[in-house]
Parts: sequence; structure tokens; C-alpha cells
Amino acid sequence: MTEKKANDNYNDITITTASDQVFVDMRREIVQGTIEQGSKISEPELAKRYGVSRATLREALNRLESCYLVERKANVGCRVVALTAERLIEVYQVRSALEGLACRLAADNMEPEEVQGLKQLLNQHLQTQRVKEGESYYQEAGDLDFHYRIIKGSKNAHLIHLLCNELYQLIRMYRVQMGMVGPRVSKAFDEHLAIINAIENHDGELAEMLMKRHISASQANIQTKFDLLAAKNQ
Amino acid sequence: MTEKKANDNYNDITITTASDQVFVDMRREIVQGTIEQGSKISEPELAKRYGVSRATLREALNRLESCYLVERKANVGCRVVALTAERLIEVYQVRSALEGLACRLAADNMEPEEVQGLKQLLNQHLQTQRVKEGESYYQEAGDLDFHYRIIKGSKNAHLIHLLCNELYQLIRMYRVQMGMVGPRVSKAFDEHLAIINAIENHDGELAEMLMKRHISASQANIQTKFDLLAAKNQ
DNA sequence: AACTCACAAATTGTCGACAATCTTAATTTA
DNA sequence: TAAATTAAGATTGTCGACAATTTGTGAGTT
Repeated sequence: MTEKKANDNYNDITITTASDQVFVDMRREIVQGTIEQGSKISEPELAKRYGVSRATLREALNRLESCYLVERKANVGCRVVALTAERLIEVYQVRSALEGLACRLAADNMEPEEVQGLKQLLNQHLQTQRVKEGESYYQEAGDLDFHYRIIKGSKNAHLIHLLCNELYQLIRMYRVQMGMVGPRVSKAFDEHLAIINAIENHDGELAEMLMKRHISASQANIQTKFDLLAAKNQ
Repeated sequence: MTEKKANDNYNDITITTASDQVFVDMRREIVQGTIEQGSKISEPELAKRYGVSRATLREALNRLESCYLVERKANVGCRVVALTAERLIEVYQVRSALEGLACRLAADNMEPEEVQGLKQLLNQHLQTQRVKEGESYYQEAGDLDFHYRIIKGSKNAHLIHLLCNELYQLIRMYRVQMGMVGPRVSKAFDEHLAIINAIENHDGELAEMLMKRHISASQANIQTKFDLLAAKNQ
């Protein structure tokens, strides 16, 4: 009974097969940049590296394509997605619409216990922030947890799948590789708090608006990194 | 040079490989119900039926999973998605958010020629309607064309892919198998007209609202069929 | 009769090899 | 010299066979 969990930032998937393992491993490496963005993927090379056959590797590649981390062309091959400012905008427009919807639905469908859990989570982060003052509130794991809980609170299985399993890995990839760790500190904290309050009051319309604004701020933040990078490379 | 187009309702994909062909064929059969909703898929059986190896068939199954037409479980197998009232609501909530966004973006990004094309398309449909009076305006191909054009007018590649390649086949499946051909007649026509006007006036906010309302009406319409079906089966 | 366990059959997952296609570089031709 | 052609190499697509897992059946036990 080799049932393991990929505790890969709350995107739990049960790893059963060899291709599951390769999928999760490659996903992490792509998101973190170990496998470089935009680079070509050689099937024979990677199959050897992961110690599996090409069939198994290709299965994993198919799934990576489903979550927008690689792009395939028939008879040509596979490359890792390239991070561009244009694509960032596109992805965040979609994210904003979907997560706004999730937040609106969560205001109707979240159980009181779930809302309490959210509040606790936020308090926990506040504690952490107070202890190591000056350090950022914005921490990958914590922020992710917050968003995931709200998305799941929507109780819309299709939406949950779309966001948690398909889109979020690409969003994480932008965050991680653009080095989003420092800023947005307590600002994000206040925004999160306001969203929770709206949800608790079952004010779906407000919750949606606040979430969209929160995401826009996050986008602007990453955008800045892009601009800095562009200026440096000139 | 065997380069063909799958003129399968404006969702053009270039068929290069054998698995492309199987994918398109299976997709059509699932959407139309030839392969029954909810039914189990036997890899050996279908591979034989399409005259390809299991590897090729599995490639096609992977892609069908990407557009939500089949569901896989490791070591268990694959079944065609089951059409339920609950899932319909979930999918339409997502569709509404995404296509609302598309419509808003289209109001900003569509070229004047594209808007003209839309108007022409609508006039064409009006002609058709006048000729065979009494018959429905709501025709699969025409309606699809209208929506696809607006979605593409958003100029957001990610959004276009999400809607046209991934989500729309499932939406079509509901329409087709619920027998959506009769009603909504001229009502849909008026709604389409209002949307075009909003886009032409670059009123994104209004365009988004009208599109969401239009989609809600469409959802209510399919929902009715479900209710009728449930009443009959009782 | 109901439940458990074990075995058999069928199904899915994985592999290595071959065929088809694309890419690259050398060679020819204008 | 530059463009076009062709041939070699490498890469992807496809196949059939084997391994691992699940499912269904039936014997045995309580």
C-alpha cells in the first residue's frame, strides 16, 4: 500500500502511478525554475533522468500541458511555458474573474466553521508577523492556504478544479520566479481581513469586489518586477 | 501533406497525428451522445474500433479529459462525464464569469471590422429567421459562431483557449443532449443585438452584464429541460 | 445466509522497439 | 555568394507485449 500525498502547497493529489510521481516532480521543478522557463524538453533525456520510459514521461507531459506549464506541438515537441508580461496580464484577468466568482459563492456557501478556520489562519499569520517584525507577511504557503480555502468554500467543484489544479501552478510560477517574497507586507493582511469580513456577513457582492481588487494589487506588484527586469536588461 | 481541418463548429484544430483524429472523432461522438454519457470506456475495445493502438487512444483520452468530457481514475479507468443538473449549474457559473470577462474585453479590443462582421452575422440570421418563420433562431452553429467571435475579440489568448478549446465542448454536450433546438427563438436574437451594440459603443461594463444575463437565460432554459426530465422519470 | 478470503480474469500502467516526421548540415546549383 | 536540395541525424508518434493493479467469482468459514 504505497499511498503517498504530494503535500505540494495544498494541491493534494494522490500519487499512485509512476507518471503521477514524474508529474509532481516536474511540476515543482518547472514552477521553481530548476527546469528553465521557455526551454525545450527532450523526451529521451528527461525519461532517463527520472528513470522511466518515454510513455510514462509523455503521460506526465500531457498533464503538465493541462495546467499550462508546458506547450506541445505535434511532431516538434514540448517546451516549458515562457513567462512574459503579456501572458501575466492575460492570466490575471482570468484569475480575477474566476476567483472573484469563487469569493462571491463562498460568501453564500461557506460553513461557519470554515469561516472561523479562515480567521484563525489569519491570526496565526499575524502572530508570526509580530514575532519576526519587519519580515514579510506575504509568504507563499500562507497566502496560498488563504486563497485555496476560499476557493474550496465556493463548493463549486468545477471552479475548484479549474483554479486549484489547473491555473494556480502557473500563478505560483510567476510569483516564485519573479521573486515575490518581500513586499505587500501588511497590506495583504488588511485586504485578507476585509475579505473574510465580507464573507462572514454573506455579502457576496462586496467579497467579490474586494477579492478582485486584492488580485489586481498582486498583479501590479508582479508587473513592477517585470518592468524593473526590463529596465535592467536594457 | 495530409493537413486537414476539423471544421467542427469553429473549434478548428489542425489534425496531424492519428491521435488528433481519434480525439476529434471521439469528441464528436461524446458530445452527440453516440458514446453514452456516464458510460465506462474500455481502452482495448475503443482502440480496436478506431483501428489504433492503445497508446494512441490513451493520448486522445488525455485530451478529452482536458476538456472535461471524460474522467479518469488511476488503475480503474475512464468514463464519459455524466450530465447532471448540479454540474450544469457549476459549469454555467464559470461560463458566465469567463464569457462576461470576454465580452467586457471585446468592447475594448475588437476591431471595427470585427464588429461589422458580427452585425452581418446577426443580419444573416434575421434573414434566415424571416424566411422560415416559426422556426427557431437559436441554431447551434449560428449561436456558436456569435459567441466564438466575441470570445476571440477579447484578444486574450488564455481566455480564448479556456473557453473555445476546453469548456465549450462540454457546454455543447449539454445543449445537444438536452435537445436545445426549439425555444428562445427571437429572444436570443434581441439579446445578441443588445450585446453587439454595447460592444460597438465600447461600453464594456454593460456588455459584460448583458452577456451574463444572456447566459443565465440560456442556463434557465436548459434547467427547464432537466426538470421536465426529472418529472417524467418520477 | 452473510461474510471473508483467495484465486482467476480482465483492465490499466509501463516498457522497449520501430515508423514517421522534423531539423540540421553538407552539397549542389543558379 | 546565396538560395535550394538532399541526405543524415535526432526527435516524436505509434505499436505490441509484459507487469501491476483492480474487479468479479466462488469456495470456505462463522
